[in-house]
Amino acid sequence: MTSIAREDYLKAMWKLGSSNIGTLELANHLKVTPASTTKMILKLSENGLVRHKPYKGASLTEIGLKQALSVVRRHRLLETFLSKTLGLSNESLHVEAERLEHALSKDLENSIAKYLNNPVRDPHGHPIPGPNGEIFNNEDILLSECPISSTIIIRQVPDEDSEILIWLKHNGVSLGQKMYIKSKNNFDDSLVVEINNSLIEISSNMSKLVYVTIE
Amino acid sequence: MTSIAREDYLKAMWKLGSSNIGTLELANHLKVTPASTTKMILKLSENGLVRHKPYKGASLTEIGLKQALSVVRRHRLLETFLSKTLGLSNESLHVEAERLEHALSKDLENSIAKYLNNPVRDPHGHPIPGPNGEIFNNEDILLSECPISSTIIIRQVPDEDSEILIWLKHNGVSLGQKMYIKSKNNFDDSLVVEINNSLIEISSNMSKLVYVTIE
DNA sequence: TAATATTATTAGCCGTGGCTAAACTTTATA
DNA sequence: TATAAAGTTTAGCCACGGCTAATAATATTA
Ligand SMILES: [Mn+2]
Ligand SMILES: [Mn+2]
Ligand SMILES: [Mn+2]
Ligand SMILES: [Mn+2]
Repeated sequence: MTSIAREDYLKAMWKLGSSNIGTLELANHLKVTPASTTKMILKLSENGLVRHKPYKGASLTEIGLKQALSVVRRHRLLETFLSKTLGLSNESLHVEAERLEHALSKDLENSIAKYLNNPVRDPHGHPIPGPNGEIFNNEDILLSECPISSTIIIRQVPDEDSEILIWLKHNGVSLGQKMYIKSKNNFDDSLVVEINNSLIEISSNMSKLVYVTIE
Repeated sequence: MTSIAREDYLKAMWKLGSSNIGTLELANHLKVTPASTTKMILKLSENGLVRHKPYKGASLTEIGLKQALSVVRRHRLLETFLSKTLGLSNESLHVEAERLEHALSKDLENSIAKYLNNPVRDPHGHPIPGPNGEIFNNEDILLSECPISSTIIIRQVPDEDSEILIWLKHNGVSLGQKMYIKSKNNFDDSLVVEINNSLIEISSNMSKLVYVTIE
């Protein structure tokens, strides 16, 4: 019934948002052809995990959403576990969790959660869904949405692209770090921020991947 | 090229011994039909991992053996890791490792090995093959082969059957435990052994699953 | 040694999850 | 608004790893 491929599709759909997910969009995310994606969407649709309006888009049903969140929970618990025990770098966690997430039994998931004291954030600051899909209510907002002249604290960094993660780390953008937003360049929406008395420029794309809270 | 199924076949063949492995034997071990097994043997044979004489049996090639040992290494490292970190019971380790073993990258394998200080035994006492398949030279012998009136120390217990493991634990047969072999019943080769001043009977089958050293 | 039982292989089927190429919708553009 | 472009689906192929049923080889035993 469930399989690695299906779990990856459900998780990808969850990441891409709640409704009208395009076939191409999903296909690109999973590095698979649109034809394969349509086929899988139909399969998941038959199984009640996905709603599909031909040529219009797809979205997760309640059941599908729950399964997706279960995969996300396993992924983020694993990242947290590997980080804590082995001290793996933030950049290498994601790729490992991406495979292990499909091999975790409910029992082992529970053991790990208990061992970690039921964490609500993973090493990238991402919320870890609870055993029934509950996500704690965080107030994090996108860095790109912050007003100029605000002092902010970094809360979430992306986990998928290790190059981005390395760049962020190298420039002092890590969880808990305070920053001051100096200005925004209107031509490309890039930000100039001050970290530890040094100025760095954060591109618009980058600022849409980082979540913060305003101090 | 590699896959979960293939890794499980190679590992099973390694477990079943070095030569002339029967199709039925392998099929039973993997809970699969003989027809499926023949098919896979042919596939692995084409790929140079297995030698096959039709109707006579199969065995691992050098390359196949190396890959099998790599799976065994991952399996046993995982058992050790989960035991150490999460404190999982010896009975529950195997089934978890059975799935996770296929999702472990070389990097993660190395990290875990380092974290554990390159252990040479897993929680069941089984030798952990090195990164190139080397198995340390242990002197463990089967309990069933021990002479009467010898004092022995338990070195390895089986990992696949949690019921057996629970029985052994319940009767005080655990790693490092000293026992004295009192007698052997000739009619069924069962042993009577003394552990901590109490006598227990160990069946012939059971005594072929436990490795010991003579003190 | 001939019949029988056991073991192994082959043939052919199925579901899964990829792919390409072609057809079809929808959206954008001239 | 007709045409082109972009996005989506369908059709049909493939490898994988299961399965059953039929056949073939080997081992046992009468
Ligand atoms: Mn995955
Ligand atoms: Mn993460
Ligand atoms: Mn396995
Ligand atoms: Mn073991």
